[in-house]
Amino acid sequence: MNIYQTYLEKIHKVIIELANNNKIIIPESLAGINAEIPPEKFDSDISTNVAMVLSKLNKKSPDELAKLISSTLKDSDPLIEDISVIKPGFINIKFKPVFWTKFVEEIINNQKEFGVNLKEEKLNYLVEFVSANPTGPLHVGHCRGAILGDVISNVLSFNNHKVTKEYYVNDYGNQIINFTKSVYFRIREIKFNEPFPIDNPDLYPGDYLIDFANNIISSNSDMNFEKFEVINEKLSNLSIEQSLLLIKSNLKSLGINHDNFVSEKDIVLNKEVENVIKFLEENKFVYKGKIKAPTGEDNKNWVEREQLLFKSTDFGDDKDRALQKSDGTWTYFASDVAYHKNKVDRKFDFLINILGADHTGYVKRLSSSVDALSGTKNKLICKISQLVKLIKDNKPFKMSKRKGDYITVDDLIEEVGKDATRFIMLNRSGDVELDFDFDAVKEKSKDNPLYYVQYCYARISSVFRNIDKDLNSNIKIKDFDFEYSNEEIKILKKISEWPKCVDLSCLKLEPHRIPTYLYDLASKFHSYWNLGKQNPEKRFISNNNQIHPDKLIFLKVISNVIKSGMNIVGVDTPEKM
RNA sequence: GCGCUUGUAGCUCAACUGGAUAGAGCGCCUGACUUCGGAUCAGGAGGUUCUGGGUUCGACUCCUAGCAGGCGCACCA
Repeated sequence: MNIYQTYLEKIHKVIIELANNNKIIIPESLAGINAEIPPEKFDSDISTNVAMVLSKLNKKSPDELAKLISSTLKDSDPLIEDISVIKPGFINIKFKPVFWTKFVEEIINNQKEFGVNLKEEKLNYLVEFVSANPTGPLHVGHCRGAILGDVISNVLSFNNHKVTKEYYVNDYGNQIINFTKSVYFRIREIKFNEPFPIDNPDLYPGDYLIDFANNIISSNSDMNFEKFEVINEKLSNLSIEQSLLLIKSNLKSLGINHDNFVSEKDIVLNKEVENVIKFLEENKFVYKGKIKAPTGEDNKNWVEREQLLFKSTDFGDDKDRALQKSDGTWTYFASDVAYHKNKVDRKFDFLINILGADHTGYVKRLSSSVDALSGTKNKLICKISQLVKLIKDNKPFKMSKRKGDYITVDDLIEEVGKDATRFIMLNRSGDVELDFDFDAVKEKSKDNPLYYVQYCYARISSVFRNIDKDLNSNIKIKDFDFEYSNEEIKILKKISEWPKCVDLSCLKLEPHRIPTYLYDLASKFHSYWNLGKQNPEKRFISNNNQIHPDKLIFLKVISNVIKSGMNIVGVDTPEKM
């Protein structure tokens, strides 16, 4: 039940009718016309710009058109109390209180669907996120993208789309060789007392490798660790397995669950890279050429080589990109193209990639490749998750990857908890750097938006508890003449925005709108709740422990929306705090 | 040098794919409640939306030229 959509349709109907009667002229597309939430100061429920949009075409003032349209609209709808026309030409609609009673009735009868856009075409999305190298645990840097991807997936599936969540495992290439060697040296350290070559910059120094080594030793007692060349491949698999176990447990503690883990190694071994190159050659998307050194940089060591290049410039990239190294092996990009061919072949409507800020330069070549592979534009949407600045004791907190002393997801969750991490990481638009202040996140007060919203839910629960009712029990409307007060309608208006919030979050893939919305709703609720402190009549429960059923339903509606929203964000809504 | 991205109150950020007098929180200054449940609420001060042009009924939003920060720029994945 999206009242803005409903009224937009009514407005369309009215102007089409007026046009049929030759009262006005309307354009072919009605796209610019909207039905929106008016600013609070106007004491109005829905506003539309229709008169201003039509003004030019009709060569009439917006005012004149607005009067015509609004009087027609009002005549057709008994729930409208008043329509006013305001300055530049906005039409503001104000409903009778009974509108809101009906509104509440409608959404309580279709609880599960409220917020879901049932009219929208159901699409099939693939969301790829995290995809961190399987060389160690997830750290804070991975966290934001992980949560962003997860919540984008949640909101899309809430809005009735089909979503597959995927993790691409880069279990192939040089990094994996170095990683395997690192594990090998840790094993030798344990078994043969040889010191780990800590000064070798190619190796992974982190202590977690000691655990990996111990696990591998104890579960492979028949293995001989004397010669690396002999066990290389097996050890590589075992090490990756260790990493993935750890990564999956990290994801689990963040509340994240991928549907697929796709292995780069499998893609390579299945000859998908060769196949995709063949495909690109057949379609003339590749050629042998040279890449020029970037200008303005110190490029003394730059060597121009002829190599196989993908014509990404045909698709808007600023350079063509290398598919083959000089030694004849494929580049990382080549296998990534193969992976994306694999995605394209699985027939999704949209592919979404959540990338870290350090991959911004990678976006164009990826989307170029997907354009080429699918023959469709804008099939791949890349969302960048910007850096997180960690702050502790009012000071920035630096991690050093080289030393291996970075804050892991486990550290983070242990210190601040899953819910606070998710809520705060999401509280800002993904393309803005985020300050993650440990002290503020741990704070249990209104300074912490998570608790502020949860407290709202807990307060509602307490009302139900106090009258011995269950939040999940079925409540029926009894009094259809009941009218909500202005303060309550204020909250109901916010409730009516929920479907709009969901739609926008999906459309723009911006889930930060949800915490923002929930905070706002909670704020209005707290404000209302406090009225009861001074004025006992404004309390939900009367002196003789009674509550009007419509007020109970009112509370139920609010708690439902908070619950839905918090579910999408992936955090709990405790009934007691 | 090129590409992407960000620039909004002292600070951290919103602003519904172009709408109305640009909104919250923190901090600061007043006040309410001493709890239906301890995390709550009301009010005040605070703005040239980085700058200059343009597009139009209307611009934080779009275009353009700059300025400033961030990220990236071989065959590392």
